[in-house]
Amino acid sequence: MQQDDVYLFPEDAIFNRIAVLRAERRLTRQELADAVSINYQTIGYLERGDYNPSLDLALRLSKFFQLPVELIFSREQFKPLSETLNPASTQRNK
Amino acid sequence: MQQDDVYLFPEDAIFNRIAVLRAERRLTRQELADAVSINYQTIGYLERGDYNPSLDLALRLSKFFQLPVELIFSREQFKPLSETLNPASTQRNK
DNA sequence: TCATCTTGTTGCATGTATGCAATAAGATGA
DNA sequence: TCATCTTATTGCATACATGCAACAAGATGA
Repeated sequence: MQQDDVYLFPEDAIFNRIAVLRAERRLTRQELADAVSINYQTIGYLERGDYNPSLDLALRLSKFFQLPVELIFSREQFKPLSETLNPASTQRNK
Repeated sequence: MQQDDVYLFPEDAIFNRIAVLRAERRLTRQELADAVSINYQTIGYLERGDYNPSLDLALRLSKFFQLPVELIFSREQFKPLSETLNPASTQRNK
C-alpha cells in the first residue's frame, strides 16, 4: 500500500490491542495462544484483523490480560496507549 | 426437566443478563433487536442461551445498555442483580 | 369472540471463527 | 553456514452466529 493510498475500514470492523499487549508482556503468539487455549495461528489472524474473536475468546483474553474487554477491543480505532495515558504528548506529524 | 434433575452447563457456556436488562427497560425483543440492528429472533436465541453473540454484537449491546461488557456477559453464572447490589439479602432456600 | 402482540420453536441458508497442515521467509545465535 | 524461532500465508474442514419464514400458543384488550 502506497504512502497516500486511502484505506477505509468496513464499518463493522473491530479493532484490538492484542499485538501491543502481547509485545508489552514479551510473549510469542504460541505462548499467548497456549494461555487462552487456542491455536497460535489464530492469534495471528486476530492481530492482523483477519477476523474477530468469539465473545468467549474475547472474555478469555480479557481475563488473561486482566483488562476490561473495552480496553482490548473496540468498534472505533484505538489511539496509541501512550497518547491515551498522556494526552499532552499528542504529536501532529503533518 | 424434573425437580431434582442435574443439568451441567458446558464449561464454555457464556451467561448473559439480556432478558433482565430488557425487562427493566420494558422493551420487547423486537424493539431491542431494532436498537442493535439484528433480527428479533436472535434476541430470543441469546436470552435462551442457544448461542453466544459475536463480539461485535456484544459490544453493540454493551453500548446500547451503557454497561461494561462484563456486566452483561460472563463465563460464570450471574448472581441475581438484587443480590449483587445487596449481598446481605442472600437467601438460602435449602 | 376475535384480532393483535409477544414469545417459543423448527428448519434451512449463509458467513465467519477456529483448527490444522504445509510451506516460506526473516531474525538470531551457535 | 546451519539450525532454530517467529511470523505470514494458503488451503481445507468444521462449528457456530445470524437471518428469515412458518407455525403454535399464551396474554391482552376491543
